[in-house]
Amino acid sequence: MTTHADDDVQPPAPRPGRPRDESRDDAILDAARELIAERGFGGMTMDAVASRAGAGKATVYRRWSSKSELAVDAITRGTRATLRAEDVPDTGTLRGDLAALAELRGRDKGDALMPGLISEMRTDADLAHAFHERFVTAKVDMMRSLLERAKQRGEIPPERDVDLLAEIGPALTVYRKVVAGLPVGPEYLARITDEIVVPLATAPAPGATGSVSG
Amino acid sequence: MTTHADDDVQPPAPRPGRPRDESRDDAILDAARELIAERGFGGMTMDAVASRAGAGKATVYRRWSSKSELAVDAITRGTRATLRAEDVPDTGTLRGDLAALAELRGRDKGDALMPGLISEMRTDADLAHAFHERFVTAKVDMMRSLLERAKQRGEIPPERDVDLLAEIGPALTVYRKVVAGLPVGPEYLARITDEIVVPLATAPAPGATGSVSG
DNA sequence: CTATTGCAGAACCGACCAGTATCGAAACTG
DNA sequence: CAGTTTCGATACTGGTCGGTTCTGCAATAG
Repeated sequence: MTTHADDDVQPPAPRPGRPRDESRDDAILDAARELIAERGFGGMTMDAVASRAGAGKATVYRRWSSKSELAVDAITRGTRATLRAEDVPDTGTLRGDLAALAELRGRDKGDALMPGLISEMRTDADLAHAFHERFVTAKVDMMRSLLERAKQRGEIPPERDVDLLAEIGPALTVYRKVVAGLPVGPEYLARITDEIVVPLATAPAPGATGSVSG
Repeated sequence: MTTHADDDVQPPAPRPGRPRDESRDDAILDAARELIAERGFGGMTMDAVASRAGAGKATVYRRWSSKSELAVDAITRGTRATLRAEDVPDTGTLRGDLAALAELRGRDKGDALMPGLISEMRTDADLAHAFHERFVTAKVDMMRSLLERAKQRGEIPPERDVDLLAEIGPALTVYRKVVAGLPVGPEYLARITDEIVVPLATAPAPGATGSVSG
């Protein structure tokens, strides 16, 4: 939990003593993210975080009271953690929007955090929540937004349910990267778009043409 | 070389001393699987395995020389580790075959091992290989076999590439179970079949009928 | 100046774990 | 019977890690 009582800026420092060097926060969070990506949650030892950040352990524990809280913050406050649907330019077609999203996602290194965190979700509820927010909700909601945008345009039949469609992209890319351990390149993303998502989303409504059910 | 003609069953025991109780193997492997599913690879301590199996640690280490080897065997020799395409009855339709597969998969508890192993693949090559074999190759190959079967039937256009299609089912179910932490019920599997795989696989070839793309 | 707070580094503690050794008993061979 | 191997159980070793505390120095307030 974070006390967001005073989210506004503290001008200089109304207290005596040496003021906190706020730049240490980013150094520590970056080190934590790097270590989670490289060695997983277990390999992110507090000593390693402090060492890589060029900080002392006391400095780390003065700002985060436990390893778990640091990890949660490292996930939540990730550099490109919050990519919103408004950040994806409206290209006029679903296919174009998905290509634009792929372009933006290509620069995102956040997915590398996933493998090291999945096993810890079992026992750490806060971590599980942060993980779910960043790696499930954010991804699926993004896809759903683009699909809804296409529905507004008329590319997608209005009665079509896009919830399941919105899961396909995240599921395929995460499965390939995290589970299969294979790279996800632009060609793969293009195939997901052109061979799966766009055809399914924009297919004419069943019942209009012929009998499909079984 | 010695006589390697007796690779077959050793009738009783040609050696002196107390014979090994082969039933301990299964008890130990079961305990290892349970612990990986419940607490992950890190929580599968050798003490816990021995204790749950009702065995001594010496018994465990007499059969597996390290924790890693035990884990690899626990994955590989899983109860329902090897479900083959021939085990899925040929129902005459792709949709029926996928329903039959869903029925068989419903009794499989092996997927619960995945979360606890993903992070260890980074550092343990043998474990990574066993994991990939069981949770990627086996699943995707199964799907590809059923799709090829449907292609033989004529349900799927012969020129259609089924490789990407074969990844959709495994990716969606694993993403939902392992990453999103949501249950995968029969309805969800049916939706994957009816709304995604079957429509994509059996759609008429583009260019055959008329203009479909936009 | 003194008091206070933050800093990096390092020592320390208690818990946990992989792997080894040992023990007394059991099950087998000869 | 003796000898050998397995059994479950327990203790031990060496290492690692989360978390705490201490040291000596730097930066700020009054």
